[in-house]
Amino acid sequence: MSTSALPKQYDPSEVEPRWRRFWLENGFFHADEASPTVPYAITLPPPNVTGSLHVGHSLGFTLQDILIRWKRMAGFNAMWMPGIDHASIAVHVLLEKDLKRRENRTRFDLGRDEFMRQAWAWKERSGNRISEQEKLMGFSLDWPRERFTMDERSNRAVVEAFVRLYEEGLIFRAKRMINWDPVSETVVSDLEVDTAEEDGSLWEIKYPLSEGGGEIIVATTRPETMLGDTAVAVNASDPRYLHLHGKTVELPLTGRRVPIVPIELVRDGKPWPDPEFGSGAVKITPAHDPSDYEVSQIAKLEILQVIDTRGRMCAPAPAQYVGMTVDEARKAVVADLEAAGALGEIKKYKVPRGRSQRSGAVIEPMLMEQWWVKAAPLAEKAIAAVEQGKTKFVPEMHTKVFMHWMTNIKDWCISRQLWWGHRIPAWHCACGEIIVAREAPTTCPKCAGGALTQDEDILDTWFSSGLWPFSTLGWPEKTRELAAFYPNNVLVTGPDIIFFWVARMMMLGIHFMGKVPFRTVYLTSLVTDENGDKMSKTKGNVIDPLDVIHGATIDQLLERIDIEKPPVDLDKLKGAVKKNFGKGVPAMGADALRFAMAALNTTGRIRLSIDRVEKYRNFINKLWNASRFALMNLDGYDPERFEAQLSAPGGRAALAMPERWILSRLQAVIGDVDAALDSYRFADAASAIFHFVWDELCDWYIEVAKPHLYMSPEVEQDAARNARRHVVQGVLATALETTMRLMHPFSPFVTEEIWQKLPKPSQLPSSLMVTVFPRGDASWVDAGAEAEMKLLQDTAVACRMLKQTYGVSPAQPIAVELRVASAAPRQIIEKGLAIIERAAKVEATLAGAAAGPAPADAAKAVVGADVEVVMPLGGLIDFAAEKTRIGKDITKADKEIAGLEKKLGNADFLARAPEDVVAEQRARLGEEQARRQRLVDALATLSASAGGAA
RNA sequence: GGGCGAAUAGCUCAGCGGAAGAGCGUCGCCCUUACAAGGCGGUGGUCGCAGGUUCGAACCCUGCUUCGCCCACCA
Repeated sequence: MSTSALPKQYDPSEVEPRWRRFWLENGFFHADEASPTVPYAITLPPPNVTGSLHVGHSLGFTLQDILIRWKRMAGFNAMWMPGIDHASIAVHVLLEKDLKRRENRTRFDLGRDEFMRQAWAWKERSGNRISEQEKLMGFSLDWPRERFTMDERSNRAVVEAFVRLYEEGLIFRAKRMINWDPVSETVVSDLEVDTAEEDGSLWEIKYPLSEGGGEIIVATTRPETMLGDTAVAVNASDPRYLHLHGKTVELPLTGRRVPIVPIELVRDGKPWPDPEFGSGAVKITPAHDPSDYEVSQIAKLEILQVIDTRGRMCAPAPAQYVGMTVDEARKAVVADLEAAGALGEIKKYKVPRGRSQRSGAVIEPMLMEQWWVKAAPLAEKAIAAVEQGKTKFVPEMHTKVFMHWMTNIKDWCISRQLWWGHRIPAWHCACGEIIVAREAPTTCPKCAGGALTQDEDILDTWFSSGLWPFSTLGWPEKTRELAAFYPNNVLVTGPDIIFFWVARMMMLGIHFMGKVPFRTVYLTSLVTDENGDKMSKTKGNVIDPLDVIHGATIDQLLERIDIEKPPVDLDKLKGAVKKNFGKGVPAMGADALRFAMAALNTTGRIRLSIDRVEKYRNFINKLWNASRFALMNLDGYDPERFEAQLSAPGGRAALAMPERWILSRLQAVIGDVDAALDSYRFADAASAIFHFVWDELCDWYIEVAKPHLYMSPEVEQDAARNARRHVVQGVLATALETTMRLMHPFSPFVTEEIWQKLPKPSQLPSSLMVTVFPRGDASWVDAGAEAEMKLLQDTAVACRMLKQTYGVSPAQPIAVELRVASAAPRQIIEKGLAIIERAAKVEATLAGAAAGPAPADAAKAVVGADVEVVMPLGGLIDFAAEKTRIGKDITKADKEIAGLEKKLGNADFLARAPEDVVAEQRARLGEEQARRQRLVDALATLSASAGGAA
């Protein structure tokens, strides 16, 4: 091996593909369900087949891979279940938009069979792309198990679940008010509707009384629905309308006569109809308004549907409006009302308007027969499970959100009038009978007729998703996979799908499996752009994980816009992209992106920017170079010999302080990482590694080790120095090797690459990913070594500071005198003199115990309570500046001392605070006073000669 | 209208009862043979406001202000 061939800069594009291939070829990602080891299972939230992976996926998936790789290394039978979701409505929207744009046709022009053919073709292309991206990120998914929500086995599970729920009375058909998407022409569930306030108007319409003698005024935000009015409601206690109860009005434009009905409801603690609002009279359109429908049920009103499934007016609306869109009809109705003198005041008004999350279409409330899941009994068990702690949410605050929704759950409308999805296993007979069955029936059990047609509708995508944690493991068969991997240990997903998905898995999992689907639900942060705005292709602020990995020039980013042609102003979008990514995206590699994801995943949201990922790219490079340095200096190192040396009696104690120090720090970081991962504090784990590697291993240990590692003819002939060199080599190699194992779950590629190159005992596995995760060993913790090292570091820093302050070039050695009062620290400094000299580039002498006063023309700094750094400067010294600097330090010490004295002078504090706290404060006061005294002395020597000089 | 969360250095965020921290930025000095994707040093904060609890509060409690997010069929 030629270590000098290692490049100065880490090149992920060269390294990553090699290890990706190696891991896959060796089947390291695959878990055997028959393994006797303890299982640890996670099911990947299956990405929608519509897209490619976005940065939100990279976050959630990275965290899962960290857990899986960690547990795998810790000896668990770790299984990570991959899969893809068919995403029925999303696919419809995508394909139908494309069809419209390219051929100006609808799915109905194409026909069900042809549409399905195209959808499957799309699935093949897109599904593969997603898997490729997952592999690119290094995700250790159990590929042979990969599933699709519409594959053979999933279909079977869906049919089985549907039939059982139907037989148990938990699935039923009912005519209820639903949300209709007139663009996609399907019902959508409440969750798929986004309500937002939009600008609109409040129109007053005058309805003349049939008997003459006046009119009643109603207010509405949707005048066109008056064509379907079947009543006017007034509050039963409203004295203004008592005389009109049971009377009728002539409904303008329609020639119909509708009753005035008294009614009295309470909504949100307010009477309804509210006499205070408008005229206090409400027009009632039962077929197109949920609230009006409720009234119609109470008052037994006629229901007239005047809007059809394409969002156009239909009979029994008067012929002149039939065929108009809702918007057209609104204009026409308003104009006609005005012409008829039936229009009152018009006010600007904020109207809450529901839109389909997927298609963006304005939702029409409609009365239709659909398939429903009776949710309450299922929710009850899920609530109990969470209350009993069988599943817990992390962060914990999400529990409330989940529980609130669950306790107020409404029945779940599961039928969709789409094609791409699971066809409902129900058959309709001409006699009206409905047969729900696992296999297509041939005759009707009621009338014996054979004219059966399968229900045209498909199921809500989330129905199959709700079965996913067990359908992927072979359910309804009783498989070994289910026995081993159900329940999963954790579900990691975004908080945006708690209701859509987590809730449904909980309900269906408990119902069918008798056990919760996962022990823990970990909800990730939300990834936004650096301004906190949601990333969106039409805003030009999207960071594509592939670009982060491979890099992309600004031209490539702009070119992509031309190819994709989003439905917005292209020039504006390009401007935004140029503004956001003017310099393009440098290639960071998957490891940097992964590490960034873990490190930035604090609560709330991640404001992601290229710069932030860059910081971790730099970190990966730092790690690479530290390893490169080690490899350049590990010649002659024998891992077996080192291990024997360490395990020999007294072997550890024989280590020098810096070696004991770094191994102690290594122990600390192992403990921190393990504890952090255990409680899903990914950012803490990443930060512990980051600081250990950079601030301790690289900045200090490697620097301290250098003189012992460099080979020279003298070292070669000096047995003691040779032995020392070998020990330092061993400690450095061990620290690095352990760090690779510790960091592997976060950044698998670079750690594998380095680990493979490091010299290590020969009987280890062929890949880092199947070695053992570092285990904490408290016996390595060495508080003494840590304290010693700290003193040396602080002293070196003080020397650097003085040099810097006086403009001494960092490279120029300068003499300093270290004055140490007490014996213990004096010994430490004495032993560590060479370390200080090297770290600060000074020539240090330790002043004798009986040294006289420090020279006046010297800069001085006090380290802690014990060490004074004196740097003679001769004519260079700036007395005034020096006095100011030391004066500032004294002020600081004074403040500190005053605070401590006040505290310690407080009888209550002495009486009530714990003893160790009091002792600690006392010790601090002592130190601070000693320190102050040294500062004052230093200032005094300056003052002695400063008078004339300044 | 309800619920949840957040407010700490110029920016992004940790810390959540006993000495105010990190990264980025900024200002300096260094191409020191692992790394300029680097090294070194400095600057920078009455921890949103007002009360309370406590020997002690950035941290716990109450109220307020300002921002987020989620839920909700009011004409």
